[in-house]
Order: sequence, then structure tokens, then C-alpha cells
Amino acid sequence: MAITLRDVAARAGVSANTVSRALNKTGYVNRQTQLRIDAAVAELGYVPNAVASSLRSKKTQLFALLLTDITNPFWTTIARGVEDAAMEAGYAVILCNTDEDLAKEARYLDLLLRKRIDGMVIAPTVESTHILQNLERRDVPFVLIDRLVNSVVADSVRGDSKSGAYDMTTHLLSTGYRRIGMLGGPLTISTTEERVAGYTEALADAGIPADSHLVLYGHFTEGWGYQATLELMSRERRPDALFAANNTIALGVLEALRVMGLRVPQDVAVVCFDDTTQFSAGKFLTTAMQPAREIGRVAINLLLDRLADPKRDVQDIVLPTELVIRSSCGCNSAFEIGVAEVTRRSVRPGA
Amino acid sequence: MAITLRDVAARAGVSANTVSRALNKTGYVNRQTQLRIDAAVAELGYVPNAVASSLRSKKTQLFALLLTDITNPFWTTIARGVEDAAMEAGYAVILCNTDEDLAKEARYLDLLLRKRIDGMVIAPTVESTHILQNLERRDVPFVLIDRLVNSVVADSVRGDSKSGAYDMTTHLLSTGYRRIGMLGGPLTISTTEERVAGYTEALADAGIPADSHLVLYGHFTEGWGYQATLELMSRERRPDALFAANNTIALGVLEALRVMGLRVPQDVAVVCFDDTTQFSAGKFLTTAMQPAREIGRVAINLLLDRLADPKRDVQDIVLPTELVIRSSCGCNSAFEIGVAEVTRRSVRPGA
DNA sequence: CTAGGATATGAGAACGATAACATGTTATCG
DNA sequence: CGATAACATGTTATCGTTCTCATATCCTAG
Repeated sequence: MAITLRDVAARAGVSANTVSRALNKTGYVNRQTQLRIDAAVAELGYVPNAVASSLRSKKTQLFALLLTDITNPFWTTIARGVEDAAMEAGYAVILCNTDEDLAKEARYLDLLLRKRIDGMVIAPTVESTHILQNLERRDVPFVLIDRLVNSVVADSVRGDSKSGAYDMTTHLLSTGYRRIGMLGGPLTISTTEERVAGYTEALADAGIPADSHLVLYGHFTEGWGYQATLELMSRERRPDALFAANNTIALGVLEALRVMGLRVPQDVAVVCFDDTTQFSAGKFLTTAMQPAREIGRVAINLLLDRLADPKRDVQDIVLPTELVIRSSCGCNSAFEIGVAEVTRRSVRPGA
Repeated sequence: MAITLRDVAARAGVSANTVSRALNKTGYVNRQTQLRIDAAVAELGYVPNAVASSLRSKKTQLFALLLTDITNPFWTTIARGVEDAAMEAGYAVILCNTDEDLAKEARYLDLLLRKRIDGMVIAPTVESTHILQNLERRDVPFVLIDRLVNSVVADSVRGDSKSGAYDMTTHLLSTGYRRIGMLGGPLTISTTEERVAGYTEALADAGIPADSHLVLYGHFTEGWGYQATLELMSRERRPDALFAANNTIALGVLEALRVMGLRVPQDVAVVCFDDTTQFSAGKFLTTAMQPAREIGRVAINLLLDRLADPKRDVQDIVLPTELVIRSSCGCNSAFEIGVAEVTRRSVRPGA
């Protein structure tokens, strides 16, 4: 049915092997022969069969991107970066949303292993260890994004959570807030740990006694953000500012405050990690923005490097965050100069 | 290196063919034999090679999703629906962002044809005709989402743009607005046409003389929304409400109004098509929300149906939109009942 | 002038599965 | 009881490339 390389070979009057060499620019091909082959390809409308090629060469030119939910704009943007960089290198990307569901993860892993993907970019959850071990055993290279995993040594890219949290906290302090509530994510995820560390360090550097009651750990969900806010705000001496460890939590925070009838930032300031992209109509939330697209791009580059040299040293790349100051922090510096937002590059503290 | 089906066959003491039948549940296999094979698979840690399978069976279990930019939450959500439904059916999805760039489209098309994808879900742009013809010629089934294309007859899923626009316009009228500016997308895209039609019909039904000066056509971009707003709002009798044909345009509208020092909704109401997901922190914009996730799911189902029966009649599925009333339209009905938003299912007008 | 490298091409096997076909055994039924 | 269907399995060809190896020509240096 479809035109094969042999058809092209016949038409150009050469062997299949020569056509293969001509198309892949591997090995010698006479100038004239090349032209005849190119002509034959065009005339026949030949499209190489990558499936056959993959079977023989054992390379599929396929990557997978495994994350919990692409609906979160942070991950969307990462996906975009991954896709761009992969495409440039001639790879296609299979998108996988696991929803932190073990069964789904397992199904995907099986699917991807069958498809013999060349590599994977993964945002690991607590449960991912099993997947990562499996990948290691089967020699499928992978890159961790956003988070590290204790037991696994692998290439990784992530935003500088600690610095971002440090800067954000410092910004709140310099605006005048003193009782800053921290709504951390799950303690089991490395980014949570670092964000709380940055927050704590900033308080310490400012000479503010850290009040452990102001830090709650939970989940990266709107629901938990909601609950945690109700709890924090009903304390006897309630916080004057709330720092959500990610954008999803922040949504719950805002909703809870709205229900409680508290205004932002007049009654309480709200800031968070991870941007909500340009689609946060109204440009309201002040955030510690991670360079998501760049994280995605770098992840693919690490993967490509790894494929080129399986023995190279493992790299852990940490990219700087940026403070995007909008109105929810109540510092007004954006409004003073007549724009909706102001950005400030993060500089690593101390270390 | 890797374990093959033949290794499993050897271990189970049967032929390769029997193993194939056992694993794919195709053809008869004795209960005992099946168990021996399952055991061998487990012991050896055998993972079938889908590449080899695809080569022989001519099915790759791969779909592609081609859209302009997944960064737009509307498309993100569609992608999510596509991915979910595909996964359930055992297909993986390759994500492709074209950015309306012809060169990129061409590169992707080539890549996907080589990979012998089983089908494609595509949000066509004006330039896509060439791609669609190519797919048709090569017998790759595809489903159009969100938009139709004149010259192409194919399965399609989309939101009910006309009804959505009709309802939204009616809502604005009933709130008291009389000069509603319409910021359409490109005239070349079917959804623009329908949205303007719904808007026009609503005005007519309300007995409001349509003022053609209040309708502008342009692009689905923030920049154009900005420019168009400046233009509309500097008219002698300026609009009291603005209807953006999609979410991206709306962002430009909001920014322009902010720069002009106009308040929303006090000075001018703003509504738009397509939601900005839950991440529109503050839940501000009133929108005609399309069931994006459902659109994605249905697209995959159409594709599967088409694969099952290539000769079946072409289907064009139109899903209802929903009015999400928040604060930007100034009707306050959400606030009266103490919630951030109120939703109202669209009912098709007349037709 | 000749050995060895660069250039150019081809024959045939191999990648790992499934399709097509063949064959034998066991039930089932009129 | 013989025919036919259901069950069970095996052999061989094939999918469309690329890989390995073989061969031949043409230079160029020593």
C-alpha cells in the first residue's frame, strides 16, 4: 500500500541500503545518486516509516512527560518548554497526567515502557520511587523536575525554592507585616521543605522570633488551602499576611478569606509560590515565579546530554525565581509607578 | 539484551505465536498454557515491544493533538480531556504546539506521518487546509475541535458559540447595558463568525438597533484586544460594555481599561468567551464557558468511532456553553447570594 | 607502481512482533 | 458413527527499516 524505501530504491535504480544512507546522511553517497534519490522521494511522496526504523535502530525519538495535572498553569508552562525543546531536537513528547493516582501511574509506566520511549521527564510524587527504580532497571534515562527524591540520584532541574521563599518573606517583612502565616505543601515533597526553610531563614535574619504555630503542612490543593486558612485566621493573634507554598493553595486561601469577609490586602496580605500565568485576569496575586518554561527546556537538554553520554556526572540545576509584585501583598510599589506588576530577580541568600 | 516474546515462549515451552495469542487474548489458549505463560512473563519481567507490534500490525496506538498554544487554559483543559480519554482507550497522545507558525506545522506534520500516528485531533487555523488535505490523502483520520474549516468535511466537536454569545449578550442587555462593544476574533475563523452572529441576534431580539461600528474584527491576541479597546473606548459615544470573543482578547481589554483609568464594571462591563480556569485568581471575569474537557473527550471518542468504522457518517457535535457570572459584568447576582460565581446553562435560541 | 585510505554501493541478516495458513485434538450433533 | 465445529498450537512469511559485512573504484603518498 504505502510507499516504502524499496520503492524509492527501485525508482532511483539503487539498493535500499543506499537510499537509507542518502536519507539519513550516514555514509557516502555520490552527488548524482543523492539527487536521483531525492527526486524519487519527491515523485513518490515517500514518507519514511519511523516504526520500522525504531525497531531496527532501537531509538524511538519519543520522550514522555509525566506530571500530576497539566491543568495547573505552572505545569502547563513546563510542558510547553519541554515540548519546544524536544521538538527542536526532533523528538515527540507523550503527555501523561497521573493525578497522583498510583493505578494511573502504573498504567502509564507500562504503556511507556512498551513504547520504548528514549527518555522521560518526571515530576515525582512521594509514590514515584517505584517508577523511578523501574526506569533505572530498564535503563530508561529520566530527569526530575521541580522536586528531588531522597533515594534517587538523577539529573534534575528546579526553581530556587529557598531563595524565592526567602525573598518573598523579606518583601513582606519590609512592607511591614510581622505575623506571616505559612501554608506549606506536603512535608514529603522537597520543595515544601525548601520553601519553609527560606521563610524561616528570612524571619531569623530579620530578627523576628519564628512562631511555629504559624506554619502548617498539608497538600498542594485548593481544599487544603481553604481549611488551613480558616484555621490560621481563627487563631487568637491572627496573621497579617499569608504565604501559600503554591498557586493552588493560594486559590483556597483567597476563597476562604472571601467567605470570612476579609479583604486582601487591606485585612491580610496574600502571596504565593508559582505563578498563575498571564491568565490570572486582573493580575492580582504577588508571587514567587519560577521560570517554568526554562525548567522544561533545561530538562530536555539534560535528557539529550544524558543520551549523548550515559556516563556523564549527574547534574542538579537550580534556576533563579523572580518576585512578581502585584497588589495582593499590599506594598503598592507596582501602583506607584503605574503598572500592574513589578518583577524582581531573586538573588541567592548566603549560600 | 532485552527479553523478547521468544524468550517467554522458550521458558513456557510453547511457540512464540501462542505467547502472542495469550498476551493479546486473541485466539484460543489452554488455561494451563496461559498460566505457564503468565508465569514466564512475570519471572522474566517481559515487557512487550510495541514498536515491533506496530510494525507488523500497522497500528501505533498513538494519537496527536495539534493546537496553537497549550498555554491558553482553554486549550490546556481540552488537552486534559483528550489525554484522559485516549489513555482510557490505551492510546498515548503526542502534544504539538504550532504557534500558528507554518514552518512548525510542516515539521510536525512530517514527524507525525513518519511516526504513523493512528489519528489526530486538531484545532485548525486558516493555514491548516494543507495539513488536513495531507492527512486525508494519507488516510490518517482526524477530528476538528473548536472550529470548522470550509473546504473540509470531517468529524468535529465544538462549543455552541452562537448560543453562548446570544446568552451573554442577553445577560448584558438585561443588566441594563445598551452599547455593547464586540471584539471579535479573526473573521476567517468560524467561531468568530458564530459569536458575532449570536451577539447580533440577541441585539435584534431585544429590539436594539445594531451599530456596526461597535463590532471590530482582529486576532485572538492580548495585543489586539488592547488596541481594539483603545479604539472602541475613544469613540464619541463609547460602549458601556465590552464583549471579548475569547479569553486572550479579554486580557488585553482589561489592561487597556486599566491604563485608561476606567474601572470594571463601574465604568464599563467586560465579559468574554472561554474561561480562564480556576486559576483566574479572584474569580473576576464573567465568561461564556465552553466544556473544554468534554470537548477533548468527545474528540477522542469520535476518533475511536472513526477507526472502528471508517465509512460511518461524519459527525459534528456541538456542546452547550455555560454562562459563568462573576463580577466583571456588574450584575451583582453572584454577590447577592454570597458566592463568587453563578453558572447558568445555555439553551439554544430559536434554531 | 602499489599499499592503503577515502569514496561508493550492494547483498543479506536482523530487529521483535503478528498474520496467514496448516494441522491435530476434542466436543457436539444429527 | 461420521461430519462439523470449537479448541489448541505450531511453522513460516512478513512488516520496513538499518546493520554488518563484502566488494569495487579511485586517489594519493611513499
